[in-house]
Parts: sequence; structure tokens; C-alpha cells
Amino acid sequence: MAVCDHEEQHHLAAEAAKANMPQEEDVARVSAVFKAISEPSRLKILFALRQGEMCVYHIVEAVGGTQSAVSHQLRILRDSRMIKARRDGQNIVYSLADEHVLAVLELVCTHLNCKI
Amino acid sequence: MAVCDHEEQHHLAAEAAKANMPQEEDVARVSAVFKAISEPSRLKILFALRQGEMCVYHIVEAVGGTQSAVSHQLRILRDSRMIKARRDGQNIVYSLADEHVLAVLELVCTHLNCKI
DNA sequence: TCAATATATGAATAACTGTTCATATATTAC
DNA sequence: GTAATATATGAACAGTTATTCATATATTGA
Repeated sequence: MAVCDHEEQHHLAAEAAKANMPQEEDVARVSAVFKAISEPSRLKILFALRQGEMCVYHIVEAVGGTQSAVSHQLRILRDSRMIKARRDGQNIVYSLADEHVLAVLELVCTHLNCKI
Repeated sequence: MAVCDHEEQHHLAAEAAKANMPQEEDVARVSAVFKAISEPSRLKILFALRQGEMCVYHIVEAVGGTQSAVSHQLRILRDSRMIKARRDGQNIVYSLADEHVLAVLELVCTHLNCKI
């Protein structure tokens, strides 16, 4: 019956895990954030915006790629609330949504021991 | 010539962004970490392991799905160093790799204002 | 050695995602 | 109003990824 040498301990952990598992909806929300910042091209946009707000033209200049591709990526980052946008005349000016964004990036970079 | 009303400011930011952009390799490493924890099924495994180490059988019990699917996900999490494994007799016992893993999860949950 | 159990893995398929291209919308200047 | 500029978006295609199924490996106990 025992499936492993730690049946009692692991079973309790599994029960606790089920009891404390976040709701599907919250898992999906967290997942969406990580997915948004998991593409290299989107990561580069976030790294670029560390320097301050920029309009699309200059983001393209900073990260490369086509205007269309960057614009699609900006939408995904915006939908997942990692960046915010404001219109300024003909331009849309983007910036990081809040201090959490940089904090997450820095935490992972620390974890990986890579300087950014 | 000016592409936006903040040409000077944005151009400087873009130049700084290019100068401070992490190397492709580092972007890829950071990207890989976020990708690893961006799938709902893998996120659930991490949430489950908050309760302590568990063998595969009990992880399956905690998060659902088939043994094979969970095993594939465990490999991805392991390859990206989010979890670690040790053999214990017939079982492989998994646990979170270090305190950074939970810290990142909690940071994002705080950002989203969802309790986990 | 053999059987039983726990876990891992390769291949195939289905679903998802990023980019490109063409085009649409919005703002400004005339 | 029209032209020019900045940005966004829909569709299509290509590349990627998660799951399933079948099977392989590793450990234990007999």
C-alpha cells in the first residue's frame, strides 16, 4: 500500500498541497504574467524600458525587429499589466507598470547569477 | 526628422537601452526560467512543493494529471533549476530548488493582488 | 534470477504562439 | 477636407510546446 518510504509525510504534504492550491483562475493569472515575460523579444522590451518611458519608434530602435512585431508584443505586455501606455499626440508612450516588474526581473537575474 | 515630441529624451533612453541590453545568452537564460514557470501545470507543481518535498506519486496526487505528463513537466522544471531531485530507494523525491523560487511566485502574486 | 513498483522518455499529434504582410485607425499639419 | 506620420490589428504561416501512449530504466524484495 505504501507507495514510497515517506508515505505518511508525503501524503500529508499532498493533502496540504491540494488544500492550499490556488484557484484555477489565480493559477491562470500568475501563469499569464510569466508567459508574458518569458519571450526573449518581450523581455528585451522590459529591459529597454528600465531606461525610462519610450514611444514605439524608439522601442523598436532599442530592441530591433519590425514595428508590427514590436506592436504585437507591446499589446501582450500591456494586456498582462507589465507595462502601461499613454497617448501623447501622435505617439503612444510606454513605461513599466510598477516597481514589481523590475523586482521580478532582478530576482531571477540574481537567481541565475547574471548581471543585467 | 523628429519622430515624436520627446525625440531627444526617448532617443537617449533608446541609446542607453541598447548599451545596457543584457547579452543574448543572458536574455535566453532569464527567458527559459520564466517559460518554465509559465505553464499552469508546472506552476501547480511549484505551488504543491511549497508544502515540502514529495515523490512523484504524491505530486500527481496533489496536482492531478497523468504520471507521464507530470514526469515530463518535472524534467522541464528540473532542467531550468527550479526544483531539485534526489533518489530515495525506488522513489525520486522533489523539492523547490531554493528560496528564490518561492520569492518570485510570491512577488507576482503580490503584484496581482491574489492570495496564494 | 524474476516480478513488482516507481519513474523517465521517445514519438506522434494537437494546440498554441510569434512573426510577417497587408491594412486599418488615430492624430497632426496643411 | 487631404496627406503624412505613428501605431495597431487581423489573417496566415511556421515554429514551438504539452499531452498521450507505449515502452524503457532503475530499484527492491523474493
